[in-house]
Amino acid sequence: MAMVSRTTTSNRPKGRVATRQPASRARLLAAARALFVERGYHATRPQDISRTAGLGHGTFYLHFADKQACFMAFVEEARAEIDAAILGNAAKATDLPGLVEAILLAIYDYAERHPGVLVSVLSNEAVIAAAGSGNSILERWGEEWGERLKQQARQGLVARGYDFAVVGQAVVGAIHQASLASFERSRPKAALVRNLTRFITRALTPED
Amino acid sequence: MAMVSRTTTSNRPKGRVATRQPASRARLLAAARALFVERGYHATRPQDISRTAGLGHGTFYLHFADKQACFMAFVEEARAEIDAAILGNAAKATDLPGLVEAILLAIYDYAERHPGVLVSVLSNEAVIAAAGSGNSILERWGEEWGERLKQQARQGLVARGYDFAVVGQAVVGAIHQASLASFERSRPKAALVRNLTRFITRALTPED
Amino acid sequence: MAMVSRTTTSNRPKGRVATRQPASRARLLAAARALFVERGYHATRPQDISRTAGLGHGTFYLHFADKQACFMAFVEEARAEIDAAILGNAAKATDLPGLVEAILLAIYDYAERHPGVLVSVLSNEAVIAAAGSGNSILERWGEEWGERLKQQARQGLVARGYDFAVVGQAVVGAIHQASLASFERSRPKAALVRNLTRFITRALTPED
Amino acid sequence: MAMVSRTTTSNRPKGRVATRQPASRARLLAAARALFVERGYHATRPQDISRTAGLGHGTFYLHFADKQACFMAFVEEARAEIDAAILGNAAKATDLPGLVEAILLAIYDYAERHPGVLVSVLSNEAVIAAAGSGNSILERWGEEWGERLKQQARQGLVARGYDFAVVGQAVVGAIHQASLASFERSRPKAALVRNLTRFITRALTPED
DNA sequence: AATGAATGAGCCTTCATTCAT
DNA sequence: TATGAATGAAGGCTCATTCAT
Repeated sequence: MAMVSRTTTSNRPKGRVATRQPASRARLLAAARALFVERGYHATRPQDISRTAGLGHGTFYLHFADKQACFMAFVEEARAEIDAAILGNAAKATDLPGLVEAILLAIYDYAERHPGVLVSVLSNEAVIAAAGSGNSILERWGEEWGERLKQQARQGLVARGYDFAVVGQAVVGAIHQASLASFERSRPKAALVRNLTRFITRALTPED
Repeated sequence: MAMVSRTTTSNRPKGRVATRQPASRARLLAAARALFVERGYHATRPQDISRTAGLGHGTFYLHFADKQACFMAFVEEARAEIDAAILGNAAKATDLPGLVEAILLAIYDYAERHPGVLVSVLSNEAVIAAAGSGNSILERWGEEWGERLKQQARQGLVARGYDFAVVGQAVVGAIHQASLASFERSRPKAALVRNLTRFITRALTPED
Repeated sequence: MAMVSRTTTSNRPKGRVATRQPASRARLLAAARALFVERGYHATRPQDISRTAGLGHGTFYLHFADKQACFMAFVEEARAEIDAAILGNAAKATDLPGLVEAILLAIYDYAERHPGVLVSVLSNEAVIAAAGSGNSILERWGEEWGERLKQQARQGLVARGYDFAVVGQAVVGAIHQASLASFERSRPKAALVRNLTRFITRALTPED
Repeated sequence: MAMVSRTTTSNRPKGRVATRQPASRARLLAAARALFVERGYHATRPQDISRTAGLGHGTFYLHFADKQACFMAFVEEARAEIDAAILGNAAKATDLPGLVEAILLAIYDYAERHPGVLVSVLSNEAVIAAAGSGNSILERWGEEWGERLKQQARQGLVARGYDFAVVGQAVVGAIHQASLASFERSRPKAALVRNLTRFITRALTPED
């Protein structure tokens, strides 16, 4: 008892000595996320982030090398969340149409639960990675799709004869642009999912 | 007298009254194009454009409302060139694979003859049109593809049952991202064309 | 008459078209001089200089690459003034003691007519030229003294056998530090001149 | 026992209760010295000093009022070392040339054994003592030389009739600037010593 | 129509110092 | 005595745009 109360209240041998830091970083990242989503990369100043987080201007640079590094951290965070969401949904699928649909639904579900995040990440990333760095999130997803499809082709679930490095990117590009246009025009999600699923499935289903 | 008439008539398109306004605008636009392609939107200052064009700093604002308007003019110019190139090639095609391939070749041919222009237009556009303006070149192309496909579906050349507003965007997105990734990695163009043509054709070919 | 009035008032074919610039530069330099003397290099911000000159913040960078370049311009201006003053006085001298005294008086006269300038130049220069650049004003003066003495040695007015590259620096160093200490302690100028003249003269007078 | 008593009594002024405060101060000072010499005053942050000393950032302010006080402590330490070196060498000299040479050699010897220290002290001091504080090391040395020469004048070893407050500063100034210029240009030390010795000796030797 | 000097809001970042632990 | 996260004033500089000529 004595030990417990000591440990949890006053002393905290190590648990808190260096502990305000992680909290600060988390608060900064949360503030950054909110502002990047709301205003975009360029319109968000490190100062705004700090103030929103309730911290001093200089504290920002204790946790991020610069504004760009902070944005990258936000991007990475979002990417991890989305990947997790996709993985969760994709596991349940058994056939190709099921897989495509599961992934689309996972993405749109995430986009609804985190409004603006996906758009912010994808559109501001272009601002930063001066054209042609080849490391965008979209391209990484394209590669992942490529890998996934290559494996499914081996199992006969996807047509052979494709260069999946190309096709993976094509699938992600198709999803990206069709979704963006659809959301911007507030079109119903169901039609989007149905058409995209059919489009991708037909392109990839093995002949016969 | 002789001097005056010489000065006012000779090598200027419409040279009517006094000075050479159209020439100035054209020179500014050419300079802007070169600089936007070479350095990107943000790294190009109106001042740089004027000086490159051999004109005074203030002259820029005589011809463009602001920097953004100048960039849009460049985008529009490029778009018109590309559309013309595509239209020329697409006319020759008779079946769907032929059409897709013709269009792809037209685009890549343009990209080779005007290095950097396409990438500059597409990547810098994102910087400007703060997420969600819905007017990007890519989306316009998506709409055009939608129209085209809808017509071909009526003729039985393309599968029915699609919402072509969605599918048009998907096609353009697929082309865009696959091409970008391919070029960044310096992959052979032939494989890109082949895979993309097959991907799109299979997705769109009518059943049976 | 008509021509004269035209030229002096309205048109000014060329005299004024590009003319507000030199005036601005001069005003900035004057303001910089006043502030560098009054507050020192570090305590003077480019902004302060511009405001003191009655100009906008950005105008400063139209005329100077950066703060340091502005300070260098001030240093150079002062150096030219002092060199001119010294040359004027030194010409009258006939023998070595006369020369030394003439130079000392020229320097102290300048220092009185331009209070603080000399001290500011010499002390702030150290701040800028990170130790060991070897281009300080004092060293340039040392070199000039070296040249002067070498010539006088050839004429038999100064002792031979010296390496005047060393001795020139020694003379300037002696003058500099003795003068600085003297002024800081508000000691009478006469004693300073008398002792310094005697010191230098004895060191340099040819034997016999 | 021996160790304990040594630790608690010997080399710490007041070492009483528990921990190693003096050790901390000494480590900070050593770190400061290394960094001031290597990077200069402005480029060295209290934080760097603390970390280099293996101590926490805040500890710095337990031992020094501020950054400037720390630099002064470094200056004082170096001054004491140099004074000791000079005193040791100067004692052996019997005549004026011998004395001057002995002192010069002591200084250059120190400069070689402690590379950068002298230059760092002298050049950074100027940065700190905003023009005209009248307390620089050089001026203190000038005063000491003044005293020394005054005494020697009483003994007939140095010319009378000088105001040694002025001449002391002149001697130090001559040495300082000639040496600095010489080192910067990597000139041979021998010529420097010879010329400086001759210069000062001739200026100060009694007539006849 | 053309000029280019002038503008000043705004940007990102640094660093000496404090203070709760 | 020791710590190091936090602070925020201050810094130098850029650039899209205006306007007197």
